[in-house]
Amino acid sequence: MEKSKIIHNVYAHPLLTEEDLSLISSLHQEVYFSKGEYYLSKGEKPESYLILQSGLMRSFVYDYNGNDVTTHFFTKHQLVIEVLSLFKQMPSEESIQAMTDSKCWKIDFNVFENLFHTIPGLSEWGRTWFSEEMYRFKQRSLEMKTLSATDRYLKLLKNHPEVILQAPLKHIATYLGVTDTSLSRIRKEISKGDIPLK
Amino acid sequence: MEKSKIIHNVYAHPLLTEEDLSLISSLHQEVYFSKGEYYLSKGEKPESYLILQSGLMRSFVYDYNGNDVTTHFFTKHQLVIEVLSLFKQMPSEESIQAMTDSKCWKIDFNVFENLFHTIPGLSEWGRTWFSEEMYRFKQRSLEMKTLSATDRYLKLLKNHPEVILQAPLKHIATYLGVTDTSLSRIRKEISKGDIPLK
DNA sequence: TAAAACACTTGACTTATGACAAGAAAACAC
DNA sequence: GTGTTTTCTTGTCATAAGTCAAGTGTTTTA
Repeated sequence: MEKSKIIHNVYAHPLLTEEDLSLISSLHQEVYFSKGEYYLSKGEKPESYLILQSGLMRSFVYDYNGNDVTTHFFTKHQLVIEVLSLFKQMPSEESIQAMTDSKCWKIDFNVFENLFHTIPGLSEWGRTWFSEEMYRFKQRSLEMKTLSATDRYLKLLKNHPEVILQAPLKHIATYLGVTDTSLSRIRKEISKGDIPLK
Repeated sequence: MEKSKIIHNVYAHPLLTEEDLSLISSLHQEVYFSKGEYYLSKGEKPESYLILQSGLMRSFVYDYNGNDVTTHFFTKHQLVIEVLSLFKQMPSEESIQAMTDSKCWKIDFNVFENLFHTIPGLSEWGRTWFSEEMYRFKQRSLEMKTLSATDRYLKLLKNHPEVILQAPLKHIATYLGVTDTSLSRIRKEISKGDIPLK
């Protein structure tokens, strides 16, 4: 899939014209991250965001014991972004790292902001995206409360099997809020067929 | 504290002038909620938001067992708002209820949106507020993972003692992600002095 | 290709938390 | 002001999940 298709896909919005999209597209630059490589490290101020074309990335923080806790998996065609530090221009608490070799399109945030103020459709798109992002956040934090670890795992498996297949168990475990030992046992239970897949 | 002081306080932003604030202020109307009364019920589309002058309110959802789970406590001078359903104009998953008799200032969202597009400072304020809201969300969902139930309780006690004092234990418990039984025991441990208050 | 690092599983044990139920105290409603 | 409901605590017991440690297989890397 070539660049303009990806960009059109990600920025799809009724108010954005073909010309808008071409312009937006032209401002994205190809970047590659190899497995383990960091896009953003804790303490840095991000100056851009990415669109992930292929591969898998994750964001994580360190908890009070110094353990890293995965906060999000970025999958194909998602924005790879740390919203808070980018918008507030403050050092990031989160780090972002490639889990597999990844190909991305990068856009400078200043450049984006200029466009944002000149293309009305883009600010609409941005507002929508941000409110969707908030929605995903609220949903996820609710799930952490209302679903069991097994159900959270099954949900991730159903919605993002690529994460289960490509990410190491320990990162999936912290993402789901359990230890790797527990997750290993959950998998065992599921594979025994005791757990209905709904 | 009279109306304009509250409004000035809540909408404080370098780009908002005295005249802007007077105009904004004039569009807020006094409303009262008595203890237990709903501002928003699950399934409704909100058409406004509130500024809480005095009292305590909470938002909550029902989990898969039908238990209500408190998602947020609204305290003095906070916006009482369900962002997603208000912005996306869809039925709310959350309900919002007064925990004590409360005095609020209400503004119609359409009215706000008109202002939003005509007063540049207000859209800046809105963007900032929303990103702060996101920040609070991320912080909270992180805490749910990285802090123990006891630490989460102590943090709430430190930052919002008024919630601990005014909300019934069962709602505090679901907010913290534990049962009321557990929270009661956590309190007991703390009162024994075994837990350092940091 | 050998050594090291990592990924995953499993066992034994401990601990935290939940479910259920009973009872005291406080708040509320008529 | 009394009866009812709600709130909170506490006990017992069951269960889920964490910790620690060992062992196996698989990548990675020099």
